[in-house]
Amino acid sequence: MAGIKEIAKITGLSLATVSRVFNDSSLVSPKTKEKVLKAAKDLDYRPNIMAAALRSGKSKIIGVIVPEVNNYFFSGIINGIEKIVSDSGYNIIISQSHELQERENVALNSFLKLHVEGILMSISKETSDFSFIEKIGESKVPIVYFDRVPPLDGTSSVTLNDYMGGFMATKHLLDKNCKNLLHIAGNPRVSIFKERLKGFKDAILKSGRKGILSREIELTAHTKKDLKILKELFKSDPKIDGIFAYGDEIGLHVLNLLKDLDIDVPGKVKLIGFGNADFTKLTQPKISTIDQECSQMGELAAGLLIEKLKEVELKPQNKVLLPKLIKRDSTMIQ
Amino acid sequence: MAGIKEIAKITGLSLATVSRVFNDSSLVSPKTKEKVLKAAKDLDYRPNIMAAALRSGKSKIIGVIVPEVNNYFFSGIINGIEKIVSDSGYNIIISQSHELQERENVALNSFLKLHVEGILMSISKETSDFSFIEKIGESKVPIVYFDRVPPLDGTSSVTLNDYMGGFMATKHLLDKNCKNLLHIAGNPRVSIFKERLKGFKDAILKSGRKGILSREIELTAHTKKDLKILKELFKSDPKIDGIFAYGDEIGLHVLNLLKDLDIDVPGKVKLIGFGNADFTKLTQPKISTIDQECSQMGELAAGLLIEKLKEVELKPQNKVLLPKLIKRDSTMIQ
DNA sequence: GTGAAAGCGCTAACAA
DNA sequence: TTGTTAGCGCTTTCAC
Repeated sequence: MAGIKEIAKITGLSLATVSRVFNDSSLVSPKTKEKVLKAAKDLDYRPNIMAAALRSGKSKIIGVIVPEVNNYFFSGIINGIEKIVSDSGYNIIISQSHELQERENVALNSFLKLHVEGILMSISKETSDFSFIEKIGESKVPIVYFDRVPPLDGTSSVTLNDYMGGFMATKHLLDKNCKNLLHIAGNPRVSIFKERLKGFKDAILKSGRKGILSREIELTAHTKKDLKILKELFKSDPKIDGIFAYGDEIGLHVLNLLKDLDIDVPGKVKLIGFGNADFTKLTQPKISTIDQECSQMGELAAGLLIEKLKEVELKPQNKVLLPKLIKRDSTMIQ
Repeated sequence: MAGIKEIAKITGLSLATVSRVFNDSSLVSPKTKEKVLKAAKDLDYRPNIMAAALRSGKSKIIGVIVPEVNNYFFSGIINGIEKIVSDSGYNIIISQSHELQERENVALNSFLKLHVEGILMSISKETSDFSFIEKIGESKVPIVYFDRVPPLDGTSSVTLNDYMGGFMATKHLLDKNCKNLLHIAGNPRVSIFKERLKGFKDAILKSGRKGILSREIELTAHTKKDLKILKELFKSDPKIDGIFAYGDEIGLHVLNLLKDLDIDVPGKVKLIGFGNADFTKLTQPKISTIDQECSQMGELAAGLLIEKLKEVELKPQNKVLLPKLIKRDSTMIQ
């Protein structure tokens, strides 16, 4: 491995010229450039990013914070980010918050210490204190939020239209002739879950149909206790014939619960989830769901950030993606 | 945000003394130390890791390469690594190979450019050219492999005893009175899959039981074509009563296939997977499997690496973990 | 126990 | 188009 110095010595050029070849090579004659590039190859030149970062003030590192990496949605986003970032010269470093505000702060701090140039982040379910945003603001590190965004103005973000997702899922159940709907809702403090619930309610209202019953139950943790409550609900109310779960995982739990109770899906009850997790294709019946195009979300978020990195004075932008209904067996007409 | 300079100015101390407080604080009087620490807090001091890295030659970064991050096993390993690394002052940066040799090389190269101090890596299924190891060897960056290791001596690694895992899974089927066993095998070029197959064969041999039939079928891709072959096999050979799948995912496919064919699991056929993926608890029936204690594997690998980072002349070490049989409904006696 | 000063490898003015 | 030089923020010898 060699540095810029060795190349300068071998080629008889100055450090500056060699450096220029690897940066703004336009100011260098093609001949010189070629000579340098050849030497670089021969000597196995590897630029010292640390030195460059120190001098230029640019670390070429983008920090990404997701709640959990082992998750179809977030790993899809990461893949999208990788796709955009990889041929831009930036490196990405991923941290998980594990849905904990404290871990989120730790990650943020180590990003600032590492002098990342930009941050991509989806806030944890637990996060209620948004003062960290001020700190980031002071540090001038641009940040783009995706999917789960803070309830504040002036931020850049890429989100899904979760309201629309909830609306579509519910409309689908209504279209399949369900008359007694249940929404299993997530923590309403998380905006996306609140939006899904709103979509659920509106879809029923706007359907204009009479005689539709609906109710919601909030189920934030998927503990045994939670599931028991749900079980009791199913037992006590056998009229329920359409369920919209706020997430695929809880949807899977519901599916299993219904099987335990010998309630046929989709014969007796139709079920739709949210997220298009990979396992929804593998259950029996396959679970209908709402797709979030996670890769695209990652690509857009990364694109937004890189734009901002180039043009400091860029105004905050908010992109909203449209969800897609995925019809599968769990809502099929029998 | 402030640097070492501001602190020196405020406290009236020299840069050197301030620096010492944050490094080998033993050489500094408690009073001075306290003064510096207070100033650091007041000024929101954030060390510039780049500068420190440049000067000391130590980047405080550990690079991690996994095939895929959206995977119960690997994300568990990452959590284990995080646990150990977090309070050691190192930062981790994760790259995915997506099971591609080329991507693996790209990641490795950018790690070397970033001057990571150490590498933790599980090689991709596709990797057959191990010359990259030489390159890493030259760069003197220590590397510890986990789970999927290169077929070479002189490397440090943490692996699972996959042979034992295959043995235990198969023995479990035999204990449940299966007499006509099928092993769905993974790509034999990947050592862990070869070992599982060996365990399968040996368990049958060593059982000493007569009249046990066994066969294997290799199914590396989980394409529709693959599954069709499997389906034909089940149809043509209705005697099969015990299946050991080399992974949980293919196990789930098998489970669904059997349901499609109206073959009862575990009534008619018993099924066991490998990996203890999270969805194995959520299927119906729940799938028996082999647990790999992924978090522990990550912890051990990270521990090994950090030891090596401290003591350059450490000999290569190879730790082998024992798998654990997880009995669930898919192999239950009816 | 503390300070002065050199320099890690590179970039970016400025000069030629 | 190329070279000279200062210095990014920190660590680390060597001196006191």
